Amino acid sequence: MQNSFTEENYLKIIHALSGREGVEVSTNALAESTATRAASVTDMLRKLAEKGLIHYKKYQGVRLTGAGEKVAISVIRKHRLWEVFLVEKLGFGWDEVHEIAEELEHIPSDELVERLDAFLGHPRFDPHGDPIPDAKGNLTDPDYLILTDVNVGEKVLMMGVLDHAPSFLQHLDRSGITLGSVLEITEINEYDKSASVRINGTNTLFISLEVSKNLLVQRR
Amino acid sequence: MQNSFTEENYLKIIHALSGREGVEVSTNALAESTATRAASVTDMLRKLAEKGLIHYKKYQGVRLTGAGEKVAISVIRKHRLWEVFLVEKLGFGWDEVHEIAEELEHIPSDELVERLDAFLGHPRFDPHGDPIPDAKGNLTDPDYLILTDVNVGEKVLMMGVLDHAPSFLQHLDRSGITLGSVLEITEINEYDKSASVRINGTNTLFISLEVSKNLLVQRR
DNA sequence: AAAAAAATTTAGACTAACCTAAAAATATAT
DNA sequence: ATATATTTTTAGGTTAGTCTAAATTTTTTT
Repeated sequence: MQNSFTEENYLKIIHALSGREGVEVSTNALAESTATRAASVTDMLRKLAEKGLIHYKKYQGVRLTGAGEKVAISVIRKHRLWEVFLVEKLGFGWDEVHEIAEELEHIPSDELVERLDAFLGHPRFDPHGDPIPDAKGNLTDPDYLILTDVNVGEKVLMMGVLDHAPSFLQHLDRSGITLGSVLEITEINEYDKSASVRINGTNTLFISLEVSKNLLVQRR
Repeated sequence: MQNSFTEENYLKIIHALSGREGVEVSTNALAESTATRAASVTDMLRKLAEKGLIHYKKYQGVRLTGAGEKVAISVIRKHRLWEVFLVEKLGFGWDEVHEIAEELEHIPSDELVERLDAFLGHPRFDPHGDPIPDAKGNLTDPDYLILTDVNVGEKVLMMGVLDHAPSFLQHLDRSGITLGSVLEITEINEYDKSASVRINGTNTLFISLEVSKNLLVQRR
């Protein structure tokens, strides 16, 4: 049978929280992320376990099964493809698309997803630099660095963000940092780890540790 | 406050069933169209009346209020714009888009609808020839004829369909009848009212009364 | 105009997804 | 290792939208 909007959201969030290594996710963490109470999460976990979508033992946390991961990745694929559509075709800003994609990601129809993918030219990354799983559900995480791991003097390419909050993305817009920008760390302040960064070899600006922590980059 | 998916569907269906003159819609008709039971409809009508979206007096049938009509037309606008998107941009057939648009029509965000409209070039009609309400909610029904009202010898333009069933649309595809085709009635069979129709001045085919009844056309 | 039929509403129940409060299990601190 | 704190689960309840069966109202027929 079909999975509900809510079930899909739980699976997506479990996927996000269990990270690359597939660690167990706690009930409280899920309550936080779903904006519900722990008791509600417990109810849903029993249900998802019965459907064979998660591994769940009382008090032991939760992990996706193969079937659950398949659903989660399909939702992520749809979310990211719709984000590309909203930005590339409809002209939304990268800070405006998350909420709308949260709705669109639950529209069923494999045909729709595959045609959308083709219409968009089979994009590999969404507007925030997150990789788009392919139709078979292969999601290969590019191994980006966080800007805090880059040394003074190094030049890196801006490839993505960890924080997707509109306020953060708007801050990057105002700073002139976009996907593909070349960033060169010219100085790191010992005291607060803030940095001076030259962007595309031209203007230099200060960025706080808070910002550095949320920028994904790649050595060239 | 917001209207639910289900509430929007009731309003859309009341709109469709009450026709141009805004006649009262019966509980049973709504039960039929929503694929629920009359008792469920009654519950929903009480709720919609409380929200000021319908005029409802027990046993008297139901009519949209101004507010209700606004919601219904907004849903119709979204449905038809998404259908244009699916056909024009994603290459779906006109027989394949109804179900998907039934889902997409409930995605909220005025910004999304207006950008989609612009992206599509402000289309006036959907792939079935139905008029698309404008952003202000103006829905002007073009006064099309039904093919049964056309006489032998007349040439008309095929402008739309009344039946949206995939099987009917596929039948038209196989017959080579598309929006914009020029139809000339060359003969009407007295016995069963079936007709011979020349399409675009070339090939002629027989169409049954059942088909004629569902073709919307315009004199030129 | 009374009886019969049809349509509609009410009454009472169910499921999904949520809640609060209390109980139980696990983890942490002394 | 016991006491305390935290996390998680259970118990019991709520709302939206649905259901069936019974009661009521309206319509149709005789």
